[in-house]
Amino acid sequence: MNSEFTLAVHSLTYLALHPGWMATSNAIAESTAVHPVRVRKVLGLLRKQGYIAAKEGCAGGFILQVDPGELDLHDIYKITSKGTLLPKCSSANPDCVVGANMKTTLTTIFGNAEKQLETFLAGYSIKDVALMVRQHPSKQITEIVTGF
Amino acid sequence: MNSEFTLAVHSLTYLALHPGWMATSNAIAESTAVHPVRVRKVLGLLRKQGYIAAKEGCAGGFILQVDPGELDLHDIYKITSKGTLLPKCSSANPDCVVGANMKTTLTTIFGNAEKQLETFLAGYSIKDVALMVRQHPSKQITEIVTGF
DNA sequence: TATAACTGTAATCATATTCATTTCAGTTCA
DNA sequence: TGAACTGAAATGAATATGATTACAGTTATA
Repeated sequence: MNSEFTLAVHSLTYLALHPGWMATSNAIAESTAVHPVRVRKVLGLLRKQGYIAAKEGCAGGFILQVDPGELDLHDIYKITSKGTLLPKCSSANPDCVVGANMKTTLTTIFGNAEKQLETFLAGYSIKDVALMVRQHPSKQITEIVTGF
Repeated sequence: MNSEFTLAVHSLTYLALHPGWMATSNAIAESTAVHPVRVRKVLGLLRKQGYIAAKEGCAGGFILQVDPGELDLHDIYKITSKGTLLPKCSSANPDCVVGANMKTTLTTIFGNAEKQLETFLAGYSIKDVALMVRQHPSKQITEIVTGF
């Protein structure tokens, strides 16, 4: 899965685990270890979908706008990774049966594969991810205030 | 899906539709519109698995070694694309719960997604792909000798 | 109302990945 | 013996990805 997806999911999970706060792109950049500008770019996509709100200026930042239990990985996938599974075979030989029809054939097959993947991803909410992250034994920082 | 996979499937389909022939890397390169050296490189992987045989020297080339109905897209996926679905989030902040555990969490989720994808791909044999390619209306070159 | 702390966005640069291309050694057939 | 192949390494070009810089616009607050 591409890194825009993982960055988006990471950011949303971070926001879900800091309910009521305004998290700055710098704070999220520290957690994700990517550049703040990139955080703002990806979060801009989530804002356009209404999943988060952004506030400019002093004391600004990002905050979740939806119930983490109602936002699933398919929602994120649609924004950051749609079509990832589709085959990359641009221009084979049109004068050969195989060359002429391979792209359509594989696109059909992987179109269905992607539908199945999307259904699978719809089974995980950001809340689920947040719970999985917290359940993991490697770090249990209990000071974090969580809403669930 | 990455282009090694599509190149491998394209090549195998080509071989399946030319049973009994020795197809050269040049012939396959013409159908796929990629460089012959790359064809040989990818077909080398398939040869190592025993799916095809390669013959060096004059009148050499590649030929299918297995029943196209018994070779499925999961077999190819394993060789060319294993792990494609796994998330790319290398080194987040280990001092943050989210950063410390996101990779493991997403790897767990997408590990299952990949298993599901592999099951899906196992449902399509090279024979199926060859039939789909021939059924497609855009090119029906009937001179091609086929074994099924 | 001035300033500090933010987001939004464009532009540029560095790095990584992907592929084509060249080259050549080894193999096989005629 | 030479032409037609594969195998494999090495190089270079093109593309994709991500960091960085820069700056305009926004907002709280002292």
